[in-house]
Amino acid sequence: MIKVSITDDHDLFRSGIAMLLEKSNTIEVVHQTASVEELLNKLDESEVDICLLDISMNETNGLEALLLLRKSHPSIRSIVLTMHNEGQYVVQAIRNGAYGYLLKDCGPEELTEAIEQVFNGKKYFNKDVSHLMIEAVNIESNTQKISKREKEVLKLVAQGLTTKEIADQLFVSKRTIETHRSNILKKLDVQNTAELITKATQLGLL
Amino acid sequence: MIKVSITDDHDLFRSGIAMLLEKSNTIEVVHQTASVEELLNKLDESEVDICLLDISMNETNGLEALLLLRKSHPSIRSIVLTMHNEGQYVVQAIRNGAYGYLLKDCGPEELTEAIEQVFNGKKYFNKDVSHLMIEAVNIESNTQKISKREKEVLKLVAQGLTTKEIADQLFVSKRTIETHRSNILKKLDVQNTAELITKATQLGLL
DNA sequence: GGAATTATCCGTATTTATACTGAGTTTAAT
DNA sequence: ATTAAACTCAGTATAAATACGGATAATTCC
Repeated sequence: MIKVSITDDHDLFRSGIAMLLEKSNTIEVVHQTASVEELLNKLDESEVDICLLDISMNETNGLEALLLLRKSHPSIRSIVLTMHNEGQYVVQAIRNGAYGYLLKDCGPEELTEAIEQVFNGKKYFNKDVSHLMIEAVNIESNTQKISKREKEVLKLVAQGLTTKEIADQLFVSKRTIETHRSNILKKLDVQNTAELITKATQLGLL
Repeated sequence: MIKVSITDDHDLFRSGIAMLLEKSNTIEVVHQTASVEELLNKLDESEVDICLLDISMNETNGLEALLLLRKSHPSIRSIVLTMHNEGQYVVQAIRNGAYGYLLKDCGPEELTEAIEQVFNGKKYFNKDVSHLMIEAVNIESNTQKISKREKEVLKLVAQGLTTKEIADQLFVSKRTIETHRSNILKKLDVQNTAELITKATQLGLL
């Protein structure tokens, strides 16, 4: 029996998946939790082979959970199970040590297939997910250019603060912020603030 | 037996819910479909009391489906079952004739409860959903203020066009666009372009 | 240790955006 | 037919953003 845990803040989804998996005679749902914190507690009580993780959750999200799990329970293999079909998430999931990435619109068969594959030491990423990764490369080449400081400035700009207000808040001169803004515009290849905010939103920088 | 149909493009979720509901001895899942089009076809074959509808789907979304169902099958009562916890959707769902609105993070008990309530002629909206509606009123009072022309200008602003470029494109004077911009800023109660784009994005105006 | 990047700072000039006020014309609604 | 709203245009003035160009510590990377 493959011991599986499910972590997803959508109770209905979690319960449904559990019901589905319990039909299988090779898979056993050891426990299901609504948050990563809860998961980490339960892991000490009972053994688990594979964790199914959602990405969007209230406190710790699934991508962060991957890192935590890898440190605290290296033998556990995690599969990300999410509705996010954006390449950035896939890439980050792989970096953080995911053994699989599944979209919620896949079928029950694919889920059990993935669990078995991962249990047998393979990794599982289907075609759709692979396509997503290609897009992600382009996006990353843009977003990674933006430094921490620039991101900080960017967020304040998005909030409607003027250059001077940002300068005061960050305890630097107005000139510095102007340079930052200028550099951000160049890096994202946009002409002005309006386009900047639009693009930054699309790239998930805000 | 209450005859229920499930429409959601997430196969896993759909299958899971079906499993959950089939445990009940008062509810019968007549069929499950991945799209509204598919649902409408199947409705001619077999009778249904209650439709569970997701909102975000590829072609026709759940909110549009409410209207279609009300016309073609007035006796069917629909419950929206979604992860969207934004008030706008709740309001629109009610307008379009939904008998209930449930978030996917509710428990299995609440789902069966809602189905039974709606079957007995009541409407079902839980506390969380009610709260969402209050926000929605504010948002609507903001977004509805924006005229067609202003929305047009707003979109061009978001694309990074300057006032002059927008003026040229719309064949009006620079002054006119300046007035539009000024009015939009006032209506959305923001101070500058950056904040404008941020807020407009949040309000779904772009 | 050296190279590259980043964060910080500054001046000058030009372009854009915004504030304030006012007003004529079209369009829609009652 | 009157009102209200939306769309159009304008003058004046200030504030802000952007384009140039140049410079010095600190940090990170190789």
